[in-house]
Amino acid sequence: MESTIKDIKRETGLALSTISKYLNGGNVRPENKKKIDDAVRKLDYHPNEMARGLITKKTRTIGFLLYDISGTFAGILTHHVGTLLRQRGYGMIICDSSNDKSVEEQNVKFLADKKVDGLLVVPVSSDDTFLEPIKKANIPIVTIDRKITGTQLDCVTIDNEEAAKNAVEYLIERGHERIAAIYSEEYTGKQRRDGYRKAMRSAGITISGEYEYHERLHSVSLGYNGMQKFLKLPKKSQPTAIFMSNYEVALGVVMAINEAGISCPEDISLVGFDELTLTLVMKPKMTLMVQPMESIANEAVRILMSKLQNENSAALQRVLLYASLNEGDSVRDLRKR
Amino acid sequence: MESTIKDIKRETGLALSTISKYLNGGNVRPENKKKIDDAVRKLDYHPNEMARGLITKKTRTIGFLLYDISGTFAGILTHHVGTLLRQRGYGMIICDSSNDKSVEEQNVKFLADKKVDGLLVVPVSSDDTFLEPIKKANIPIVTIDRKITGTQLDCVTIDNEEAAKNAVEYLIERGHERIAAIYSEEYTGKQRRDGYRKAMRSAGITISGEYEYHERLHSVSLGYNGMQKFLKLPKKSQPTAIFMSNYEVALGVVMAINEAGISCPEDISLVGFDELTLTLVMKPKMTLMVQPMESIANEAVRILMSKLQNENSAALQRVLLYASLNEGDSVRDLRKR
DNA sequence: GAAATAAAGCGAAACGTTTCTGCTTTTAAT
DNA sequence: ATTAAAAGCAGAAACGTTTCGCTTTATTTC
Repeated sequence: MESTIKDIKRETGLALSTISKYLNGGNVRPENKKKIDDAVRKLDYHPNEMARGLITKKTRTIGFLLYDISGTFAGILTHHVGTLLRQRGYGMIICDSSNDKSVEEQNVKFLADKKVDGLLVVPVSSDDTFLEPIKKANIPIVTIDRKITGTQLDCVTIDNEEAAKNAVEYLIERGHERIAAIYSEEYTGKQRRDGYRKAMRSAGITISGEYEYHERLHSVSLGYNGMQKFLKLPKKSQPTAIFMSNYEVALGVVMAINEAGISCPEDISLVGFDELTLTLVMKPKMTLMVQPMESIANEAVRILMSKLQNENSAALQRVLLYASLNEGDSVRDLRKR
Repeated sequence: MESTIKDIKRETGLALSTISKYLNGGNVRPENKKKIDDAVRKLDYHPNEMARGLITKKTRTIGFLLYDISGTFAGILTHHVGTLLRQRGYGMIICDSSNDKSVEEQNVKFLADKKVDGLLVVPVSSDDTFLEPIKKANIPIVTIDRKITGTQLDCVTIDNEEAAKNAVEYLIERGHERIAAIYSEEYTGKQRRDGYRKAMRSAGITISGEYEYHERLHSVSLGYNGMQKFLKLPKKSQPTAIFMSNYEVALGVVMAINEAGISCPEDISLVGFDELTLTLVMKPKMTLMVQPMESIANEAVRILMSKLQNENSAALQRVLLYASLNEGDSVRDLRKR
């Protein structure tokens, strides 16, 4: 049915090895080049990746293991990563762990069985034991967005702590002191919480326990619940500003304040994370720490490709990117007046 | 390095064919069963999928081709589909077409070269010519969410027209006549527009051209822009209710009305589509046509699997699911008062 | 124009499975 | 105990490539 390299052989009269060599970028005589090209076109020949892979031990497939694909950050990241990989001829097998460590563990085994050439991972677990099957097979791994403990892995992250610190300092500079924070207990959530605390501490502001709200995962309801809680505090001790550690959280917060009839920035100032779909059209324009999504995808794919091409490039590559503050109108300057 | 079936042979003293048979579910003597099991465990043997695939001509991989993965609907669908496929031992190669027909065309070729066993597709194009490479290879295809013209394909869709019609009828029943609609020019957008028009027509309400707003793609800004436009109409002729054809559109509309200081349902009634992250926490709870996301994924995977197992099940399977109206508090009953 | 060097071509072996064919052993039935 | 049927087994071929070592052809240099 499908034509094979043997059909090309029959058509051209050349040896298998010659044809194969040319097809893989080798040199052949111009006349043979033409013969092969013509035959390929005529027979609509496509090399069988499996036969090829059997020898080269390469599937030209990358595993993309991520905590959960349904969120907006994950969706956009996946979009970029997938496109970059495809441009390089690599397929991407996605495994979504539903934010569950045991699912994640199974997924690693699954991807190891699928013999992916490399693994990109935005992990659920915070230590590296679950990666054992992939490590044992000596498959390169690059983690994205979240670091994990254990033996050091190549990774691409942003400086979350610094970003959060900058965001909160931006609030402090404008006279805010009663600043609350909403974050998750995931890696990025905790990092951003630390940045928040750091900024507060170095400004000499003590953080009231009431001003921190957290749940296990980043979600719209996390933001919504957190804001609800803050609004229940006595008027006098309500925060004047909220630091929100993620896009979905910001959605929840905005819902809560709209519902309560409170307006931003008059009554409450907001600083968030990630300029994604909704934050692009929101009014007032929100002040945000913007992550360089495309660069994150780019770097991750670049590192992985370098490992794939250069087996010897064993040097650890840990790229740290920075989020930039995108000033909007969601923060009131309390000094003026 | 990796252990092969030959190592199992050496370890057990059995023939390759016997081992292979057992590993593929065949019967062997109990003693041999044990021998093989032990050897597999001891050597940590995992069959080489490529060698296997070379013979069976199966990759145990499904292509998932979709218009764009960054949206919420796509993310959630992908989550479900991926999980179902993985449970059945299938990997899923995702190709995101960036809402671009020519990218989509390339992706089909890419997936054909990857020799996927089946294809699930939420297409950009509205006709089937781009699927040629997959069809030629005789690979089963199931379209999801959007139908395409050309030779009939298996598909899973919801009755968008009916759903939209029901949503708009719900508004009409509550005394609304000045009902506006915001939709995209994509398949689902147009279907839902048709449902809107149908409901209006059969209620004998003529639709003012000013009451329809559309852009090429569903997006937050589509909703935002649409609502902005309606708000610019003279007070007297402003719509009392909006039918929004998609989740992102609803976000945009809500942003626009919040910004304009208009409240729902007092000043404006809203009916939307899809109960996703944000609509889950919004107040007032939005009245929504809810698509059975999990069933959509389930049916699509079920159909595809049936085609894979039963080559002869050539019968066309076109599943039509229904969205259900989930009543919230976003619609004002104009009859009371 | 011959010798030396480089480039291109060739055939066979290999990759790790499954499957086919014919043979042997076990089980069941008489 | 004998026979027939069923089940299990071994060896070999096949799947469609790449790669290795060797031979042939082309190119350069004196």
